[in-house]
Amino acid sequence: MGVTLKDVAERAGVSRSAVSRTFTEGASVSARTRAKVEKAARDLGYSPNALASSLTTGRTKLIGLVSNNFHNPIFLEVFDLFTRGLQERGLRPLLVNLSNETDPANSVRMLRQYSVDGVIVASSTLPPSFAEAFRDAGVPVVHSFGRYTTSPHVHVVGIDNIACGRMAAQALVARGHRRVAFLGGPQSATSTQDRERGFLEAMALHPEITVSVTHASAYSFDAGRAEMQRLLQGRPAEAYFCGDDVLSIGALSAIQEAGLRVPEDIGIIGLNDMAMARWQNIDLTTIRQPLAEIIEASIDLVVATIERPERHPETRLFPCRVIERGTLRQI
Amino acid sequence: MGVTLKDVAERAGVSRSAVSRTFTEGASVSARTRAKVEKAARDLGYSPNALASSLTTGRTKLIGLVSNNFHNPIFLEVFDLFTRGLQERGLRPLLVNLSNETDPANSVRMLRQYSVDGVIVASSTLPPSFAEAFRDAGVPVVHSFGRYTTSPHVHVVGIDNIACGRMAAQALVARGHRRVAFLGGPQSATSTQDRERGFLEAMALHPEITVSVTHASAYSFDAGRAEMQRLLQGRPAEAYFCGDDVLSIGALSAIQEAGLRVPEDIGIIGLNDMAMARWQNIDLTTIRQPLAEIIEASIDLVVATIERPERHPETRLFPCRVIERGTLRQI
DNA sequence: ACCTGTATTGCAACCGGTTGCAAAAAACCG
DNA sequence: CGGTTTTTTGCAACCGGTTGCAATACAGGT
Repeated sequence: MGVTLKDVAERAGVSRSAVSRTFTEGASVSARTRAKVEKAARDLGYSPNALASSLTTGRTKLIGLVSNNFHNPIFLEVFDLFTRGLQERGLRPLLVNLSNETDPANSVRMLRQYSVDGVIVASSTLPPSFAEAFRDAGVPVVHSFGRYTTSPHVHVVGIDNIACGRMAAQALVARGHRRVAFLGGPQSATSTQDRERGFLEAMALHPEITVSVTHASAYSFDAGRAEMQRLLQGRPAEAYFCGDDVLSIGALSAIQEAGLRVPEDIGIIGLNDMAMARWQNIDLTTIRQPLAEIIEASIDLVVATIERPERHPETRLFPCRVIERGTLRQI
Repeated sequence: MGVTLKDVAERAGVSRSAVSRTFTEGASVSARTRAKVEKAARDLGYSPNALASSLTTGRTKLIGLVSNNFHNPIFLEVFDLFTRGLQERGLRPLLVNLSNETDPANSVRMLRQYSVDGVIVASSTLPPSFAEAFRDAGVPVVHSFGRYTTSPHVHVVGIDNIACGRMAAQALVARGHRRVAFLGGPQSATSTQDRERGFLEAMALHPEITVSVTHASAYSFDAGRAEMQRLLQGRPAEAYFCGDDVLSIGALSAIQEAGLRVPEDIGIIGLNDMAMARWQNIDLTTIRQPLAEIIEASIDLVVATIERPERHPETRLFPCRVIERGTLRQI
């Protein structure tokens, strides 16, 4: 089945080293030898075994792409951008699905067995310790959509969730709402913790406004809908900042089912700006997270860390902005 | 950084073979040696290099997962199921994003360089020739969501799109509609070609019913919405079978925006039953594609082919069924 | 204790490449 | 043209494992 270096060398009448060299960037080969080798390789349909060469070069060009968010529609966009971005740089994503797993040990072991050059942890719900386990194992790692800390142990790329919370608060304040609320994702998610904190911080400047906070059990449609249904049993707020878009859409659904109007009776602002938020029959006002930039930066950072592993941990946060659509009344 | 076999052997005071054997299933090692080796390995934090061993065993446990559907929400579910299913069997998905690429040559070369044990092409829009390119290169391959042919050159797992077309037709007929239509995806997609064929075939038995056919430019919300807007300029049909769910939701949006009621003025039936179809504010009547079974079977089949490469190409089709929701009037 | 059959072990070659080094070839130069 | 410098080449060792084979250890039977 497999055509090897040796086969090509024999056919071209040169040494194995010569063949190896024609296929390695910047090695010393004469034009004549190269031509002979290339012809032989073409005839035989040879292409070098990346895994075998990784053994000596120490580089596999494999990047572990680890996530536990296989249910949030935004992650389809995330995977699309990551896979394309990695491919453009000649890197290959080895996908790891971490649903209902929180112990990093298995993933670390597995990805080390495959000698990945680096790892990208793409998750807004995993704790920082997860990515740190990779760093501790000596694997270059970037936590995308992770939490910013002042003394990071690991590269983080994402958004300033606290600032987003503030931004949402300001959007509601600017519209003159007097009773507002945060409908968060699971309390264990760092993203929800930070968004809540920013929201409350900004609201603290407006003591005349009533603020309340509740949490859905997951970043999911069903959880958002269930939580909003619960809220509608009592006296709901005038406007809600929801933990993310999919939660927002669940809440939206509950509100419409209850026969209330959006944004007249209840306003909603989400966070992410996933594809469905743009759908005209959803038309969700939301805070856009600049996915493409975050992912671009994550890849840059993991590549840079592979090249200089001693590199100091760094945090890169990207600014978000409100996308005005139909679920929050206009100013 | 890396602890190797040799390090463990030295520490345990045994040969390298002994270490290798304790880590290979079914090899001959005495309990005493095994204990010594395991202790040494634990002390050193050793875990075997999967790539190095693949060199001699010829197995990498890497499976290429190739797709060009990174925009259809159903594929998030698909990736979730594939990655989990593969992981459960100790296989690792190497993800390849084929957006706007139609030439298999690059993917074939790349996946061969990484010596993947097998490939799963997960796409309802790629031509059969794509998967065949892998088979021609001697790589075990399964085409998931592919087209059934009577003399397959490659394993295919999916649904009978022609039967689905008929099923949709019957659903519309049963509801007494007299003017129906198929709003397909891109004409180049084999799935659309087959659904259309089945739909028309079944409708041919009802000459009293008027049938028309149009195509959206992609399986996407925007394309579905645009096409329905165009249709609404003229005299629309009473009910539409849409090429897939995301197209249906686009069409739904256009209908609602035009101030028409669903299902009273226009009925819609989709295909896939993706997560959003269940969302109560969408509530799409659709034909469910049994994703989990399809993916399970795809993995089984690729594994079986890896074990017996000479295995005859096989087609496995799974039955679909109508999921009644709110976009088609009840019988 | 001795013989035989089975289990365990280490040696050495191999998987498909890469690379330091020294020899050979080519290019340069007066 | 001979001497020197620079390029190109092949040899052989190595990357981190696996495996056939022969040697050794052990167990069972009498």
